[in-house]
Parts: sequence; structure tokens; C-alpha cells
Amino acid sequence: MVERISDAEHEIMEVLWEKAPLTATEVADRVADAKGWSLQTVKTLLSRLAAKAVIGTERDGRRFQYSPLVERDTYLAGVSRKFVDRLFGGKVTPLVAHLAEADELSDDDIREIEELLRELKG
Amino acid sequence: MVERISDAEHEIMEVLWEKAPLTATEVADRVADAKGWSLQTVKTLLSRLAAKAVIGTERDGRRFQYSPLVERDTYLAGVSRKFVDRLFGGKVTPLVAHLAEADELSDDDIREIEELLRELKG
DNA sequence: TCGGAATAACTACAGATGTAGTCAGTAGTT
DNA sequence: AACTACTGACTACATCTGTAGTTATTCCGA
Repeated sequence: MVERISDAEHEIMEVLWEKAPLTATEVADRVADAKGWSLQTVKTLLSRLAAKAVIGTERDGRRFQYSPLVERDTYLAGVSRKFVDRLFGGKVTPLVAHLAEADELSDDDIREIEELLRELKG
Repeated sequence: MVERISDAEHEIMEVLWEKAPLTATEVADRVADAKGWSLQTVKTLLSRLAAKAVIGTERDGRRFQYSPLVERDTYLAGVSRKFVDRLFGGKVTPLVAHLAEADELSDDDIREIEELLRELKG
């Protein structure tokens, strides 16, 4: 079971999933645009993630290199599962149905998903 | 925009979405099995939901009748949107793809979804 | 009418979260 | 060798969350 990752922590993870290892400063640079967090804030989030053993640290002189210890897919699987369980009784179909009815699905989306499902069946 | 509803609060909402209006005691009875919360806890959650204007109260003598002010569908739409935005770049297809690859989709699920999509187009 | 039971309002409190500030050590520069 | 800037470690603090306890009021039954 992957530890709970908060919203802010998740932003950091996305950066590290895209490229790792990175130093705290490098991570801060990459979230600066989107979030405008101070370097200190980023460091706090990195510490918390490291404390949860979701990312690993490797000393590099006076600083650390941070890398994810959890695959993005693994994390997504856990979160998706929880989401579907909590809101749609664990069934994916109602979720898709809901998104469809809420007009979240364009015709293109529908075609894409149909294609995907065809491939799944072999 | 619907206010953020916490996990515990969501449990309460599910009860009220199923049947409303209900008094605090009635709500407590209905979540007792699943969650084992004390009556006080349920009342706190009801107060917080009322403070957020997600449920409404109507005086009934010395007590309150609570009812949802937000439709379940509306709420689900908002939460689903946020979820898909945050984790799948706003695209539903990758979500379905992910669930599929993570073996979260049974053959039956796939058939159901295909059926659903067919209806959507027709 | 009086006392107990029910009920809302208020208070509590620890842990998580978002968002930093401060401090102390170290590496590189002059 | 001394100073400065970078960096991790520790501290801070308001808000949200989960989970109640306490208090004051009010209604119903004896």
C-alpha cells in the first residue's frame, strides 16, 4: 500500500516522475511556474515524501538527489481504485457512464475508448 | 463550485442522498454499522456540512431535519472532473486505459462499457 | 410540576496539510 | 584562512479532518 500523497506532494511527484534524479533546487525550478512555491516549501514537501519513503535520496556532496521510489502507474492504480470504490461502488462502468452523461466525453473520446476496448479483447 | 467535502462528510452525504430529510439521530443510526461513529461525531459532520451549505436544515420542534442541497450527480461531476484533471491531464481515455491495463476491468465491464458507448452514439 | 432524556451548540484535541522562516554546517571563492 | 552562499534540518503556524466530550436547553412522561 502506497502512503497517502497530498495534493501539493503530488505536484512534486509529477516533476520527479518526468525526470529524476533532481536536486531540491531543480525541483523548485520546475514547479515555480505552475505553483509559485518558495524553495523552502518545495524542500518541506520533499522531506515529507522522503519520510513516507515515496521518494529516495542519494547524497551528492552537500546536497541530495531525489528520485521516486514508487512508479507513477502503481500510484495511479491505487488512487484510481480508491476513487472508484468510494464514489462508484468500485465499478468502473458507472464512472464512465457518469462522465459520459455529464458530457465529459466527446465523440472523439468515445471512438478512442472503443478502439482501446477492442484492443483489450484481442 | 461545490465546497470540498471530506471523506467522513461524504459518508454522511451518501446517507442523505439515499433518504432525506433525516434527523441527526437517524443519520447516525444509518452510518452506525459501517463506521461506528458516535452520535456526537455525526452531529459535528452534519454541522460542518451545513456550514458549507452542502446540506440544509429545517427546524422540526427541538430538532433539525437535514437534507442535501447538492445533487449527488452534481457532486460526482465536480469530483470526477478534478480527479481526471489532476491525474490524467483531463482526458478520460487515459483513465480508462489505465484501469484496463491495471486489470481493473473485467470482460463483463468491457462489454458493459461498449454497450454504453453504443447507446451514447445512437 | 419536576426530573430525566434528547438535542443543538460549543469546545477539544491530535494529526495532516499548505506554506514558509530560521539555523547551522559546508563547499567554493578570494 | 575567512567569508559567503547554498543546502538540509528543524521549527512555525493557521486551517482542515477525524473523532469526540461538555453544556445548556427543551420536551415528554410520571
